[in-house]
Amino acid sequence: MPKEAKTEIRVRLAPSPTGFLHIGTARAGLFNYLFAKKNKGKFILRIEDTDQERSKPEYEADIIEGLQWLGIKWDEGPFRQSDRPEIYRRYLEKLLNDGHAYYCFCAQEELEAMKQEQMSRGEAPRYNGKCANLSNQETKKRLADGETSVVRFRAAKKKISFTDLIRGEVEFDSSLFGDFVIAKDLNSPLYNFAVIIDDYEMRISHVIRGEDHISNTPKQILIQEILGFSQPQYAHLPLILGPDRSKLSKRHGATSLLEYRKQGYLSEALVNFMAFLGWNPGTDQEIFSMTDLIRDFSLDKVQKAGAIFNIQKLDYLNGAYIREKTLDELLELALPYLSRAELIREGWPNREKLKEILALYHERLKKLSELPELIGFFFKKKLDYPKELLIWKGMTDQELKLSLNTLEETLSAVKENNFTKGNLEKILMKITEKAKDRGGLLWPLRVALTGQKASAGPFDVAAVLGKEKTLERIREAKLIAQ
RNA sequence: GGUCCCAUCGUCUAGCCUGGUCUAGGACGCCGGGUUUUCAUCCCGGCAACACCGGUUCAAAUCCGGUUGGGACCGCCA
Repeated sequence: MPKEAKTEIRVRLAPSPTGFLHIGTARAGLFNYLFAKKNKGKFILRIEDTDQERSKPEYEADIIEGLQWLGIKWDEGPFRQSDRPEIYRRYLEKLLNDGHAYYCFCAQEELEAMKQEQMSRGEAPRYNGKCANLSNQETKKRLADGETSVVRFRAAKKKISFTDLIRGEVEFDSSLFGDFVIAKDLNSPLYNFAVIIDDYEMRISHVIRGEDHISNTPKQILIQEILGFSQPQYAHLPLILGPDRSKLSKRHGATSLLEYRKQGYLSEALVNFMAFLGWNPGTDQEIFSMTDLIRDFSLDKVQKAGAIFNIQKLDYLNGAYIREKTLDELLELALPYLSRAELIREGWPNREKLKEILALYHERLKKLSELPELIGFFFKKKLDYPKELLIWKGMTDQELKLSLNTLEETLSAVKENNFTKGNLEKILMKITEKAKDRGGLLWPLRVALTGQKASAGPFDVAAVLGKEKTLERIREAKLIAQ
């Protein structure tokens, strides 16, 4: 394959490790990854940790683990901005020397007051240029005196427009934001500056990011132009919204991706779900594997409007993906949740037994975290439920006792190795034939065995439980029915 | 407040670019029914939307303008 550096597709995800992997960041990562894979390009992971105060290693670890869990693999990186200070410094000095940037000594309170005043006048808040024309001499002196300062970019006043792959032409007027800060000092670059240097140095061809960055774009383009960098293609993704239609944030509940894993969601479900937040294939297909997504992904199928994070659809997808798992896969998936709930103890149940149990709940399951509650009764020594639960529609106490006695007698007569679902069903259904309503026999059996009103079928449960435990529970039910 | 972005069922969306095939399609949810001892699965059916006003046109969900509504950003955060 001939190498064409000019047309090479290179995209990146540039999260800042100032919090756990956010669902919005994860989706941006997904879209970048899909775009890269679809177009045989490269996906780069860059950690934007210029904010030394807020960046934490554990957040970086969380981001990396989250992406890995989803199956989003990067071709290069992770690069860390904190590892590249000399690169930013070099460009910063160049900007300063060429007069495209200058030191600003204004105090923050002063700036804040200015902003308030401008806003109260109905103007766009922007720097007034107080330090824009300080002489070299004065700047040097104040720097030498140790006065606190920042580096501002001298923003040309002009109209800046760019073509957004999702939104079309977008135009801004730079005079509305004025000269902005690009570094705290030579060694501390700020986002709008560092991002431009890195995207250039890493030869990024397409910047695919959240719409919240759209108004940063003109600032970045200004720097790009002064430095003579070529402009990447931009694509601003619609935001993921909470139920109140505002940008999804902590107050809407879990926004940390790994939190969903903890809650028992499968990564396949999350990937499928996130892809459909702002994108669709244009067909009726709803279930998409990563491979399907790579095959069908296209930026021009991306929505312009924000999308509400609808957990019900995620639940549905999760259930669908759980049902697609084999029993062995389900067991592996379930194990952490079972041991966390301390349901697995020495010996019982073993893997085979667990698989039998899981089989009964395979298609009833929406989230893995529901498992302990659903199947906990298998593991308990003694079930705890009110007598009323044993009673089937309008049944008298007499009838209930009769049913339980019949169950005990009938099941006692079944040989241990005949205690299978099929057999039990055959035997008990035969008895219910005489009754007008088979619930009269089967309902008390269900409750006796599970202690629940919604459960897997009683023949299934009895077979898994085995003869001894089954009879034990029926006798227990008789005591409760007293 | 300023700038920018956006606008089809409750939600995710198809259709819009290239007007007629749209009495607007699918999915989730919801409601009803079937299967069933319960729940779930599965199957069948139903409710439900082109924000508004004007213009262009024989014809507008689709093109244009405005209004309204929503959102994002306006940091020495990213």
